[in-house]
Amino acid sequence: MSNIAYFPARGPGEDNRPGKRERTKVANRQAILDAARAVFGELGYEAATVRDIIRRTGLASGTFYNYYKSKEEVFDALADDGARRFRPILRAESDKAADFESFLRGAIRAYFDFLAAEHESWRINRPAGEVFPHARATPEVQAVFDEVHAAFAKVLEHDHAPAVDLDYFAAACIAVAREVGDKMLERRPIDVDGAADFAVRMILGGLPALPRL
Amino acid sequence: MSNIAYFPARGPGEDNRPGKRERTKVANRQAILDAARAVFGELGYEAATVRDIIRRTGLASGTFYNYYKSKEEVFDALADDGARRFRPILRAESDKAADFESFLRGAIRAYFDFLAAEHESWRINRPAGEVFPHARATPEVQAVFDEVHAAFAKVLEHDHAPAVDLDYFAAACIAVAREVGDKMLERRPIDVDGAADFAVRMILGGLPALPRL
DNA sequence: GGCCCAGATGACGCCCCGTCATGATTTCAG
DNA sequence: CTGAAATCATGACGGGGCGTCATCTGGGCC
Repeated sequence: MSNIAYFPARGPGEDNRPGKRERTKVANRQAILDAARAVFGELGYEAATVRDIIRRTGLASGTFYNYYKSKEEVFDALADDGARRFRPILRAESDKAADFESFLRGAIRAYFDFLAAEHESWRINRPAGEVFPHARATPEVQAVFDEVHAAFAKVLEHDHAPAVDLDYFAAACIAVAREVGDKMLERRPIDVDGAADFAVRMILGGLPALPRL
Repeated sequence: MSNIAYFPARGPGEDNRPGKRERTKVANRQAILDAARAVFGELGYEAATVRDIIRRTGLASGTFYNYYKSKEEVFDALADDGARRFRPILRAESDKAADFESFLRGAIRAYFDFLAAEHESWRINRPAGEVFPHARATPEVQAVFDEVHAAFAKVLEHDHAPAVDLDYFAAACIAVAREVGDKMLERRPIDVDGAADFAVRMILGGLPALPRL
């Protein structure tokens, strides 16, 4: 642990560095998360076991349960992590957007960029369906959905757009983005612009507005 | 087995009735399927075990494996069953539809009716997400998707509609139908007409075409 | 240095899984 | 009708993952 050298303990003056206990706790939690990401990517969610994950960290099996209650909970933690990273991006788009169209375009573009980057970083070598059979609404993920919902309400009202069934509309938009996003990841080369354009046109104008081949 | 009385074995003349072996085999397979539907509805897919299912049939645990390899396989069989029942309905809509709009309206309406009926018959008492965490593309389900794809291609061409990215478009339509359908099931009373109208307008004209509140 | 406690450890009991040797019942040949 | 063969239901069993818990280790603190 060479970092000890850089942080001489108990030196005169301030030492805000958390104690070793706290540091290993953070490190362990992160190690489990990293291992889980790798294991889910390699084996798929269903096939992965808690012991596959913990084995990869070198920790003992019991230690896993000091941090997470189950495989589901680690998965949710990973999903929450993604949502937590995406939320500010979405928020920024919402703030800078002048009208609904530019908000939608920005948000979808941001989401697809995010998707492509995640897809890259997980180094998935199995069908996405096996790695993400869930798409469960964890708190953070739900928060993202809520944010989309709220942003829709705000921007549409600002546009003086006629009132529509927001619940259905937001659900439909998210569904389109999700599905087109998935299909986008299956094509080579990955065409974020094309996919985003398609999704935006689909939502704003339906079939007649779609790009022609 | 009173039915024996109605079908005297080896009587003179024809007896096309399959032997007893065959009959119990069919009955067992069906019993397992029925039990599985009930158990999935009550416990949710994840919590359900093979033994929960087989216990409900009164058969021995080993017998289960004479018919299905795993819980997943029974679930897929149930999904296939649904798809197999829905396919002809979809086909009929496709055949009778004159243009894309009427095909779409008919298909979505049929799907939502089907959804509502299934929802009823499964007597689900837990969140749909726990009962259907999968939505796996079993062969029959995939066939339905393919049929939608093909019908879109056929009807759009017949309409002399400009060529669009059919893969994205079909995926987006299915996504909208699925999501709006799900949300429809969560509302009381269940409004099939309203949901179908929303989905159709969404697909045909996007946001501007949506019904106003 | 010595005490205390957070937390790491891995053995343990539990339960579910899938298999398989066994036995019961049906089918069929003579 | 009878006995052999085929079929398949049965439930006991070994295997393995799960979650717990008594125990031990070492960091925090005086």
